[in-house]
Amino acid sequence: MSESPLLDHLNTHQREAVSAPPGNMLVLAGAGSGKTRVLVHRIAWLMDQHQMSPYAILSVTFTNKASREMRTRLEALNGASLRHMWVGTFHSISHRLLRTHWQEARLPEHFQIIDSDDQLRMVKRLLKQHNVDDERWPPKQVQYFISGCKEEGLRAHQVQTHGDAYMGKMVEMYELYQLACERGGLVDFGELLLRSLELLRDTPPLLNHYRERFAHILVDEFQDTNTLQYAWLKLLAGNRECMTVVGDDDQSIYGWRGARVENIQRFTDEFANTRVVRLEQNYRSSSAILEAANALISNNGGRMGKNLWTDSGRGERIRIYAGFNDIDESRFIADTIRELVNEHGYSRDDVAILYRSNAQSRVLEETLIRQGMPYRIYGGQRFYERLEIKNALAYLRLMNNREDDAALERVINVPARGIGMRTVEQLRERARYGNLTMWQAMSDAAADGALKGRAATAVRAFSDLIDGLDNDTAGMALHELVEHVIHVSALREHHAAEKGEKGQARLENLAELVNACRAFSQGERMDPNAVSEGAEALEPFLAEAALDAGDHEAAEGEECVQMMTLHSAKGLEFPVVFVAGVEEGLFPHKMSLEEPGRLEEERRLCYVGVTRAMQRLYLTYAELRRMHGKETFQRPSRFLRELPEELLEEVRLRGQISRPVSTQRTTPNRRPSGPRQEGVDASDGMPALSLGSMVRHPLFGEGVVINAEGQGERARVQISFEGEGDKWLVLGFAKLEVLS
DNA sequence: TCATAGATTATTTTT
DNA sequence: TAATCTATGA
Repeated sequence: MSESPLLDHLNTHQREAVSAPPGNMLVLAGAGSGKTRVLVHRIAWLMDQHQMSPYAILSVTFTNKASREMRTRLEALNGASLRHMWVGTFHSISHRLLRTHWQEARLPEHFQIIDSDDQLRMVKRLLKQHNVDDERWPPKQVQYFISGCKEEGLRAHQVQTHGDAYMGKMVEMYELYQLACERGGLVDFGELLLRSLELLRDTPPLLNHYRERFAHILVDEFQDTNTLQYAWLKLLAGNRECMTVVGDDDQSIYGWRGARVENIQRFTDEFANTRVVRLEQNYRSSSAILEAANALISNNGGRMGKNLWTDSGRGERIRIYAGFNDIDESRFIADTIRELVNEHGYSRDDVAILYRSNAQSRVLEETLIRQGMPYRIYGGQRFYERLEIKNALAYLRLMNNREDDAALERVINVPARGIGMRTVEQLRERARYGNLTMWQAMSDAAADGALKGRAATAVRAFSDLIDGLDNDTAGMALHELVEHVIHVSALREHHAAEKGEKGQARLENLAELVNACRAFSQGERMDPNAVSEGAEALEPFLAEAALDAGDHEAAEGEECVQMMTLHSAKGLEFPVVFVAGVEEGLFPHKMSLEEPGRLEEERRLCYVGVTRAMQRLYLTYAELRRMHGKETFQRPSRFLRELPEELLEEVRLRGQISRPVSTQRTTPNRRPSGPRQEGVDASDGMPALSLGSMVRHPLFGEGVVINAEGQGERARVQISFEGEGDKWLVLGFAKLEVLS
């Protein structure tokens, strides 16, 4: 094989991975080791050196973002047309198979994808309908059970109940749920995969076709595959040696969602002649950061083994800051960011604040707002999951497929049109008896006059509305169609009538939906192959809305500090990273402390966090944190102790700040409020405190005020407690009783 | 049918 | 604390 420019600028191991013969290969790619680069170059190599056509390549990722990036980078590298290459998520590829072979898959032609929210609603309805005790079988649990089974590749009849009543009911619900889905032509996320697996498994000609077609299959983030995805890949591969999988067992953080890290090990066992290539050279972080990451992760057992190294310099030490409470922690972060921006030439969007749980973002946000520091939060509610958007989509879904019960239930009385619980219940009853969909039940009821008076009129009006929308929009462009639906269904009015800023935001989102449709018609879509026009575009659009939550909310406006959970930070990198709340019980989270496996996953999460940082890393924690309304003492996380001390530097801000502040200014003698009573909220007014005052704290006991700084609610006092030592407390927070 | 008060509960999240 | 769900009443 001749030398190729494709191998330029790659290191030895990357080169090995890219240019290996097209057999089975596992690339263990450490954080920041150029994983995507290798994947993209590998594909180009296969096309270039092994004459594989784009048509013969299947590239699977987990997120739409990853697959979009893959396609973009491939196009940049290759230039050739990739129109016929299948690059997509497990779900989008399964979806494509099912759409193409809907008959063999025994699906209705216009089946619709439901998301987990729709799924939960369906489960809730079923539980109610069948009088299941939702204390014993909480809807969430049932949903989790169903998804879990599907992820394991199990149909209801395959689940072992062992005669257990609890399990028995679960399986029964699974069966009923599945039936309801079949009736309405609904397919949930798990079903997409399971159904496409069954389709291939049970239709040998199809399987052979795709096996012949896909000469090579590439999988990204292999450590995140679940049992079903693994089986799916294995089926498609057959006995051939045609897989390149890339992953990092140390970055497996989705075990709680069914991902099986073991699949990495299993791959080397079950796929013949697997070549293992390790990418250990890191191009992202300073060596201090890497060493810390390595030390941390070495506390986990059963690893595939990998040690990241870099030839970049030692860099800054990792800074640890112990805030006396969560507010102080956030203030340290904000102050430090300001300093980094003003004095060290960083831009705000070089900086990320990562945290374990979303609840932590609030305090951070408040502080950033107060300090006038722009920020942007990643994650949270996605575009296509917003209430108003889901409502609009439900109308569209119903137009596309009247049997879509999930959609019908959602909008039958939104906006309110006089079809109340009572009427809906009646229709459900009827649907259940006749094994009908709600729509069928509705027309039957209308036909035989089962509904009386107002209810009958309202139901008729609803079904006319949907039929009318369908008729009126024939031939319209997608965005006109959606515009029409939003208008005629009165959704716009409905949301406009909502009070507060909310209504305004919802209207904007609806307008944005119309824009999204316009963009979609013009070819901006995940799957550039399937081009369709006018109302023909509706179904593909609905599919995309269901499969891509649409988190294109980045990259406009001013420079922002980025805030996100550790989970959503995976795959990203930032020159400066703060990890906040590095405390026992929070990180590692207390829910994960029981099982050792979960603790190790927390550690991997920490590893992911640490390895996001390129130049500077700050780990912060608070000694006292307000959680669920009450203050809790926190211990620094065990993960901090697992970092080599020589790489750390503890930041001591307290002394520096308190000294130059005049105690005179904040001595609260001059404040209007009188002596503080026990139980009075500190925000009502300042307690009358001065240096030397005796106070009592509910947890620390009695102490003497020895220092003070700041003003108003944010004023802090340093108190020397008997036995507890000196503490800084925020007057707005601490429940202090003034004794003298 | 809607509104409001009390109860409940509080990881992580793609698709 | 705060958000969300449930139950109850007008």
